[in-house]
Amino acid sequence: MRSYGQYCGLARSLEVVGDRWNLLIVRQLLIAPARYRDLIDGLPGIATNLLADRLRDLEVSGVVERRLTGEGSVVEYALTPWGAELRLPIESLIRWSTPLMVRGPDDDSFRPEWLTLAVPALLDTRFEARPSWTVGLEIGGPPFQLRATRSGFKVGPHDGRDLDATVRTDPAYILALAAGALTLRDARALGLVEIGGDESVVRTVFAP
Amino acid sequence: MRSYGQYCGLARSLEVVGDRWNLLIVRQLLIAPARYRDLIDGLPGIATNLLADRLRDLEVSGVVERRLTGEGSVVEYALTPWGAELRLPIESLIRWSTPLMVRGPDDDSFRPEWLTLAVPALLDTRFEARPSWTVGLEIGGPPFQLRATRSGFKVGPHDGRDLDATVRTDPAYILALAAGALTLRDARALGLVEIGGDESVVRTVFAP
DNA sequence: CCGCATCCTCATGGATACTG
DNA sequence: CAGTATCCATGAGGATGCGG
Repeated sequence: MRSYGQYCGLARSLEVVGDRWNLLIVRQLLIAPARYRDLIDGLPGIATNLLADRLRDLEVSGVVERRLTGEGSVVEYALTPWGAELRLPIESLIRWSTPLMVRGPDDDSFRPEWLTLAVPALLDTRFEARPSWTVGLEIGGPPFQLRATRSGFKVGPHDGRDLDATVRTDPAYILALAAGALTLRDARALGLVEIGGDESVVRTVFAP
Repeated sequence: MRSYGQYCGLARSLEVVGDRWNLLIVRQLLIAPARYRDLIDGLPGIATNLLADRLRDLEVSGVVERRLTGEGSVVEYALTPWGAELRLPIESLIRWSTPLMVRGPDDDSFRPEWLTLAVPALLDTRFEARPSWTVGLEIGGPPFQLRATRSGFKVGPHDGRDLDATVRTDPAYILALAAGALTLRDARALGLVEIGGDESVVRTVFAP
């Protein structure tokens, strides 16, 4: 897939799994590791060259791994740990699809194994809540604010309300901090971030 | 997008939002409703004809609505309620993208407004748990079982373990039940489902 | 058979120019 | 500003070939 050239998690995800058939291949491998022929069977409509291409792409990008299983040279495809984490976005899309599914199968093909993903996805829909504060974010443009409420986090332009603290840093670092890929302690030690106001609130956010 | 011809929630979702640029357009509209020019600016790299095409597609499929805002004929694009529910799968993909983001922006373009989605998505990652039982599913092929544990639901081939109850029905109905689009009471009144064993367990699943 | 690679045709995407 | 029209490049899909 041609790159979007955008420093955005969604765009970069789609560069890996956004190509036609890719997520459906992942779906099959979430159900179970499979051989080439199993995938052809579980993906009615796919062309053989496309399946081969996509498996190569997904292997290169670290989503799929090709294994030689058992005796002889029996090739089997499976998800890497990172690839298996696509279960969550896929379940989420399955939940979103409900209005598209209730009209029934029409002439579409159907494999009961697909329910292995769909039913848990539809049942598993409850989330948790959190405390409440507002932090200012300065990442090189107009000031933003990060608010935590019971129903989740929200980022938007600073609306003038009192800030419990402020954080000044770069886009890559704030994402790494939010993802836990970078600790607040390390970021400060390396001078990657400046903190103002109530530092304990910032720790609540980025060092839970 | 050409149809996949599969009665699978993921496949049907992708027929609506799987085309190149579609989810990025939704991303922009999740940040805020926008005019055509705003979208061009927020989607660096998109061609004008593609944006026009995609907006039409998304409008037809009920994801986007075109509004005439304020005075004069100022066209504005916004998400429908269903379209706005794409926030969850998008946030999920953003979380998945973390390994792709920590290397930094390289030469990619960047808009701070994108953080409006990314930061809450990365912070909001905790889920809830549930009781524990096993139900058999007969939906027209080999028997399946649905297990609930503390960490979530799981569907797989029946492994011979004791079932608390069994449910016999069609694919479309089990999905509608799991999604809450059909109540257990209605399904039974209409003869769409047969229940065996401990009926109260089935109610726990499909009528919570 | 299985696991692909090649070839061919046609639909789609991308860049740019253009118009109401 | 808000899109269309045009033209070319790329990619999808189907058929088929071919070595192990």
